[in-house]
Amino acid sequence: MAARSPRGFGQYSGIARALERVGERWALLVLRDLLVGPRRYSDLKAALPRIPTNILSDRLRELQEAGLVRRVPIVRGGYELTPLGRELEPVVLALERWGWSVLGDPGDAEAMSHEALAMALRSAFRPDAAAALPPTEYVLHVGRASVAAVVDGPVLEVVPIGPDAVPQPRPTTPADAATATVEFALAPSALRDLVAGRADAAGVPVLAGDADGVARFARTFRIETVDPPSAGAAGDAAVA
Amino acid sequence: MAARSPRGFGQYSGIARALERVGERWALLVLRDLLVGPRRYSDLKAALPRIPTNILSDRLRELQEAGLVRRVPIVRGGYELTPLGRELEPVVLALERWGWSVLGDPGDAEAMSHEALAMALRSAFRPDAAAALPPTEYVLHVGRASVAAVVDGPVLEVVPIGPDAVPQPRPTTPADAATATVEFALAPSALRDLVAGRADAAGVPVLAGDADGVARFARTFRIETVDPPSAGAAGDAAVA
DNA sequence: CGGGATCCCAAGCGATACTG
DNA sequence: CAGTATCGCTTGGGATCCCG
Repeated sequence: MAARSPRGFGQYSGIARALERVGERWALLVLRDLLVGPRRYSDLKAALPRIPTNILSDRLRELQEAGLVRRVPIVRGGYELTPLGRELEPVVLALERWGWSVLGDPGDAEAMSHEALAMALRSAFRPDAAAALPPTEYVLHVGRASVAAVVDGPVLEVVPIGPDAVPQPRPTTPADAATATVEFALAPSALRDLVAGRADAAGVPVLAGDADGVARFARTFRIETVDPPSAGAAGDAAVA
Repeated sequence: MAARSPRGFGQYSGIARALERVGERWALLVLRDLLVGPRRYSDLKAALPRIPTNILSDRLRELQEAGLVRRVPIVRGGYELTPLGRELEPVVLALERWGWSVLGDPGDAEAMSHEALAMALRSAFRPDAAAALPPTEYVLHVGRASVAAVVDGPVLEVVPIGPDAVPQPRPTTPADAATATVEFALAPSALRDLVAGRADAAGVPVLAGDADGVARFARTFRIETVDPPSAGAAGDAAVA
């Protein structure tokens, strides 16, 4: 169908087909947000402040035509992933993990949305490490975004909290009795250093719960990063 | 650096950063080809017939500035991945796997390059299944592309063969004595059906080697696909 | 001859204004 | 609130041309 179209890549290949569906600008960011849960048009726009409204509209239509997204019947302006769309989670997680190697520091007008934070935690989650630790609910505040990450054995559930965020079924086990809770706040770059293993858990102010819950967090959520070449070789490496 | 640039996404997020580096059109296809091995400019252009030469040139420069690609010192026009670039393999494999759910049939002018075939096999490889099978060298001919896939326990090595393909170190173990060889040819869509588990290994003509080597191949290389929704709901789903 | 750079046109993107 | 319409600008596509 989209085989020989002018915008196709003219190649019979899985990646080429995938990029024909989700390779356009903003598409994977919209899909990432929908991976966190169903969202309304205005939610998506709020989570992606710089997306032009016509582009959001175009992408949602294209993703529906491609069978990755469908409308939520009852909610006006509501969208959710189809099973095919949900299968993109490994792609999004892989991109998220790789991106941490080139994250740098937040720019002036750059913020972290609830959804970005939620998917970052999902991509950093280490089931093996978590299985050896007691069940814990981590409540994180990063910039203006807050999420609750409930870890029970090798299972993680992340729920955005706060005034925004579409109503969503609360985590399956509201409080497993034995579930400890730790709450703390970090700057975005501090979260990066903690998850990348470049900073220690000490120095993170704990708002509530066990003080070494942050160390447990750092063992549970970890992304292995690679240092980019330090602009030594060829190329001028845009220093600005 | 590329934080608040006009083309950035204005979000502090791993995926956003990743897409700022490799989200432009053609970039991930170039990277896929370089994941197979070092390539010269003309190799890349031959493997991606529809890429305009200026775009290939632009992408290679951008990828160098981003530290994902560097020039091969000796070879004129040679390019290879940096360690950071090689870390994109999980992304490419995840996209490749997902793409098989929407592969469809090859369009009129669509071909499969050596590199596309090689990465398809890498993405479909099942180390667990392979470990239980005897070491085997599969020689595949799909369309005009040919590769040798050497499987030894849970380890796979894929090497493009034929008149093209940059000289590359031959697979580590040229012939492990006990390594069986199977050679067969398929149409692109037949490979898709075989790897997706929609076709049986019977009916594939074996050119050389054990006749049920194809069945072994089908157990070793497998991609789980999801059926796209059948254009029943909303959207017109481009039928052409 | 292989490895790119330049040109022009079409299509996609971004910002804003506007409508059901 | 959930989009559509419009317009100027940026990118990509295709052919050609230049350089070592």
